[in-house]
Amino acid sequence: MARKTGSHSEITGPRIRAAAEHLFARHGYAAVSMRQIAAEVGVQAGALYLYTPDKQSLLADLMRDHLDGLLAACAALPPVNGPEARLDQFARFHIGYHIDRPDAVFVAYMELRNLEPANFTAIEALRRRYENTLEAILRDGRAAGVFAVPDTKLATLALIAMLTGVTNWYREGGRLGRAEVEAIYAAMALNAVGASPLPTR
Amino acid sequence: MARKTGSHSEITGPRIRAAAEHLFARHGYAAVSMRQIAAEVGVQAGALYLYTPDKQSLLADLMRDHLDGLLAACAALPPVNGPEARLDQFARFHIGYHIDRPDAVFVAYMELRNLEPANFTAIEALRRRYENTLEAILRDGRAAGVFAVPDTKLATLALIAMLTGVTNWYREGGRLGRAEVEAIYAAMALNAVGASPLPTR
DNA sequence: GTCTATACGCCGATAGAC
DNA sequence: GTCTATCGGCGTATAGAC
Repeated sequence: MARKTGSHSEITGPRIRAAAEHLFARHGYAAVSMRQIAAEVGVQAGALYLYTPDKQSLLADLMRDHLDGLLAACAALPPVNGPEARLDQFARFHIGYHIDRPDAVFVAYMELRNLEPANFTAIEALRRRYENTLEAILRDGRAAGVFAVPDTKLATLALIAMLTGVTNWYREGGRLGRAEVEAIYAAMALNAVGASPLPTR
Repeated sequence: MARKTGSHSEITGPRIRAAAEHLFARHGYAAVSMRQIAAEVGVQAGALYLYTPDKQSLLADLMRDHLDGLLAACAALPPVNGPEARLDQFARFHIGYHIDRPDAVFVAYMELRNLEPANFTAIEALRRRYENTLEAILRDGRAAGVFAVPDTKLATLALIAMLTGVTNWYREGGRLGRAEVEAIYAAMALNAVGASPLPTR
């Protein structure tokens, strides 16, 4: 027990990242000062620079880690057969993953314009890779004749915008439960591309 | 001709608002300084305060004017018969209106968190009124048995998110024309709520 | 109506004590 | 590993000359 006041290296780093994510999501990157982040963690501003070279890296790392996690989780989905089942799975996954990480999602979608060019390019590439996994599903579905989409790129962006919008209103313990929300959005996504809805799971 | 350097009252005000809207959209409210806005207009920073009491009012006024215009334009749509036609009309209107004002839309959707509480409440009420016009269409359609939506509130938010997403990628002179984009989105919206698509106009 | 000058505070980041 | 103290700069907003 009773420990010296110093040496909290293993926990301070993550706490700084968590505080930054929370404050960036709530007030925006530009509106949050390093002093505010430090205060939230309970250290002085100078101590932050033991864990990040500067404020910009803090933002870029948060966004990169979020997108890396998203891509990894998406790649780890169990294989399913047929475009309809794949779109259903993707929609439910997207909703669930985003519902669980509202702050990270908010930062990753809203702070792109505050990234320096090099960081922007890198983050944008990750986002594009994620979109491409959805577009591949839509292309396969169209080729198989089960989706009716005039333009797969447009449909991809429309679906992602619709699904991501869940983070604007969903609150834990609200009127609609998580599984319900996933099911409704998945059904709307399938309908939107002209697929026959899947039987309820 | 040859006019004194002063007295540009009628044009400086709108130019300040236009510059602020553009810069806020591009870099975010918190990241833009009054000095930058003044520089864009070609006046000194102090002169801005002849046209706005402070920076916060500049933001709130931009957002309020945008939403007022949106509501007025929406209310002025010609009447059409039947939920499907009304949803089709709403979707095309929403896409078109948003495509024409990308900066205003961006600011109105992204800078809510930078509004002081009183301004936030007022702006949020306008946004809610707009959403309600869509929800009324969905409720009527469900009552008439032509839309299949488990929850009209959720469907409203999902559709608005999908439609508004167009501003993230649409560019004048791009691969897809404006009418094409409107038609595709409107068809996706109708599909999403389980309506039979309208015959192509 | 616009300018210049300025008040006053907070910003990100660093240096050096402990 | 954290703190205190500090640097130079830029932020919003105002005062007063023209």
